[in-house]
Amino acid sequence: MVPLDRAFYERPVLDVARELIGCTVRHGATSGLIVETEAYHDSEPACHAFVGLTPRTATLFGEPGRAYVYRSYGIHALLNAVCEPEGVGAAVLIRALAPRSGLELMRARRGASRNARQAGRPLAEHELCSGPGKLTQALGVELALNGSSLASGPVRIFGRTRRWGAEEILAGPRIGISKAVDLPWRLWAADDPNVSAGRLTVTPAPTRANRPD
DNA sequence: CATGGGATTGACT
DNA sequence: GTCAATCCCATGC
Repeated sequence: MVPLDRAFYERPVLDVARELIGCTVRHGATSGLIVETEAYHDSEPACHAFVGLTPRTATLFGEPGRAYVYRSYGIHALLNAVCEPEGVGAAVLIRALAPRSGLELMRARRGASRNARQAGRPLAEHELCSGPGKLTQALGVELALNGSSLASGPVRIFGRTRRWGAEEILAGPRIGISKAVDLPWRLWAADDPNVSAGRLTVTPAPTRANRPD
């Protein structure tokens, strides 16, 4: 497989977010298929780059195809792919993976933070990378990788290995933000068990009131 | 220099 | 459903 190059990322961030579904992220012996992404752009206030160029956002405004890694809630490292031309602050947040290789190493890394109550049970496959903080923990991605190349650095992203039909990818509002909450810039692979549930019911079942008896 | 707010997770009521 | 953990950095005095 060949890593995605700079030209892939130097495009509208929502296009990249959609086309990253089905691509492979690899770090060392661990890898997984991307099944959930979110797009962020400096034109909308949920994006870190909305405040302009600062030390924190320098990576976002820099070269497309690099990793933007930041600390979330003081605990988790979140992995993004920088997009659009230099000077535009935009990135795709990688929110979930379908584990592909190195699953035992993932279990060891993810299990290291679990308490005694759950220590006896091995994590199920769909619990390893089903969230943006979980997948960085499983892959061993830390803040030091901020700014590294996703084509030639320690963390690499490879293109799809099959065709993906439009009906296989669903869209909805992004998760965990308080601004620009209505933009449907979250994308995920339909029916994949590794997609993070989030706090929203994305496809609500019919209620008793509107279901015919 | 002090303060405040998260692109989350997991434990617990 | 509620809540704490914990750190980077933007903002304001």
